[in-house]
Amino acid sequence: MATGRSTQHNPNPAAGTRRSRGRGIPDATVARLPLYLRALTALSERSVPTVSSEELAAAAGVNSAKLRKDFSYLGSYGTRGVGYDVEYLVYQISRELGLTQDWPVVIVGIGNLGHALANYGGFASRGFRVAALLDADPAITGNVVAGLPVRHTDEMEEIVRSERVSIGVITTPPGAAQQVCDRLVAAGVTSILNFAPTVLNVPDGVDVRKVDLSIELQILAFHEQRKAGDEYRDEDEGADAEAPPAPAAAVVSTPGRAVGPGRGHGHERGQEYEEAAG
Amino acid sequence: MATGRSTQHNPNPAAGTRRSRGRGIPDATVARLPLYLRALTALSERSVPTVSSEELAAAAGVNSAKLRKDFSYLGSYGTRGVGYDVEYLVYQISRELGLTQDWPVVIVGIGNLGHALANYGGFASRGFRVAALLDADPAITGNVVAGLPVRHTDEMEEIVRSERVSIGVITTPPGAAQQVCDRLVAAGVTSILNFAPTVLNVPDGVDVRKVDLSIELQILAFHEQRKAGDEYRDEDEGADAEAPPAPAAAVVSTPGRAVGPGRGHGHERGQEYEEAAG
DNA sequence: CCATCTTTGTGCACGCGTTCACAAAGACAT
DNA sequence: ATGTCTTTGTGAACGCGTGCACAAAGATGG
Repeated sequence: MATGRSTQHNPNPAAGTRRSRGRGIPDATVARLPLYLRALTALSERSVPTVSSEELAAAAGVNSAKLRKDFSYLGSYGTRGVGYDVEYLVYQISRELGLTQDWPVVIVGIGNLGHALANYGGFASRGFRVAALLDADPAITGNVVAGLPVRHTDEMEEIVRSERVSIGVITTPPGAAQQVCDRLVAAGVTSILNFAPTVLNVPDGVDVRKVDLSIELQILAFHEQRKAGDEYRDEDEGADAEAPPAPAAAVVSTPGRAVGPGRGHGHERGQEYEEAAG
Repeated sequence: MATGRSTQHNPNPAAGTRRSRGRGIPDATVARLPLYLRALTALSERSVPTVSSEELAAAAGVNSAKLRKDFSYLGSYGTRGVGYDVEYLVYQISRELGLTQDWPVVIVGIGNLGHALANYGGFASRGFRVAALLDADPAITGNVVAGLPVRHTDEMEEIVRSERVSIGVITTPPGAAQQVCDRLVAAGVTSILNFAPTVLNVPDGVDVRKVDLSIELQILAFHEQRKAGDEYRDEDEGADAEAPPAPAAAVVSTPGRAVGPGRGHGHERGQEYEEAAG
């Protein structure tokens, strides 16, 4: 994952000094913190004062040893023989994730998905605020979605700067994604959440996280196929290699435009993936 | 890790017997196959006959050595000195992912997100077919979304069985997710794509992949905060630990899921989505 | 103050995934 | 055929993440 983060992590040797905290928290751990936070928030609402690693781990769906190790990267916030103070941990994790501050976000591409995201309640809470909804289609701009007017992408730079937006969400058709991404980055956005089935190319220092429905489905299909065919498999394996039948579904997505001649064609560079979906 | 991978697979050791080919393809590789497939499909449409690992890797946003190793798990489909045959590879990967067959899918919870997914073009292509849209709200059932009538969840079992649905997509409010999941599994579904911010509990043999928008945003916020505060950091480190201010936005809960690791600085990673408003 | 019990924090080992680096395979030209 | 050049396929090293297992820390009771 890319935790992108421009500079790699420094191995930080200095750690020795008190709170080695904050430095070099493993990416895998960072990815789980929101999970813990959610479970802790639920406990907090039920006014549960403390929780053991075992209980919290169960609630978050992870192994308790892993949870303890994760927390150890934040510092020693637990009390042996007792567990962790819920409120305290909620605060520490929120702070570590940067949720104690306001994060203005712009959503570009107000189609079905953009619409859904704009209405998503999870945005409002936890410091994320939709600063603006943008779309390039004049037929859409002006509409009010989730209480906000959809503005034209021409205003993108202006909005990103004036609202100090550092996080952008791309829900455009694949063909427009790279261009929108470039503009967002040029305007000052340094973190992008991409829902378009496109490999985005960004300069160092910019983080991109991808969300791709079709990839998720394909991964499920793979496992599903394996479950179903585990008994009688091999048969067609031997010769399978030959005669690549014409691709069935051919058509395929690739919804938007063709390859972009404009900017480098290519694609090039870096990215990393994992799964995603389109 | 980017891992992001699904939740828990069982290692299923039995495999050992024959066919080393399709056996034991690493999860990380499986997660990238859809990515390669997408890039290859684009090349195919441009009638490009062959492609080198270097070019394809660039298009998919990965390292060429990784790509070659990934393909090596599928077999030796390349020609040294030349590269890979595009059409052939498209076929092989499609077959490996199980995309050469039909996968009926049900979407449960037709809120904003469910609506968006139902209209998502990516479904139709690549073997995935929306077999039915379900919702528990009588005010919604009966409506026609994306050309399909929304049916009541009472019909879930009946539909899953008659349509032989093995993949279910949950886009319900968090409170209903586990229950819906249980019913889907009981009816025969063995793969679930969960968009609700809830940790789903499923029996062995059932795969669950999670997509969580708020977790993705929180991870981005973490890195964003780090970028911003890299210069003047440590100061508040020492005493920070004190005074846990009351949690601000209490409500809401957000689940999450694991992530893939991935290092590389670059960018990318991802997954996730969000959930519909209740 | 001591004994006992609970739960944290972590050293250590293991396994997966990534990357390097290169021999081998094949295409092509002569 | 032979030589050269390109690109694959992979052995091996490395690093991250996971999970075990346990000593240490602190609570609790007598």
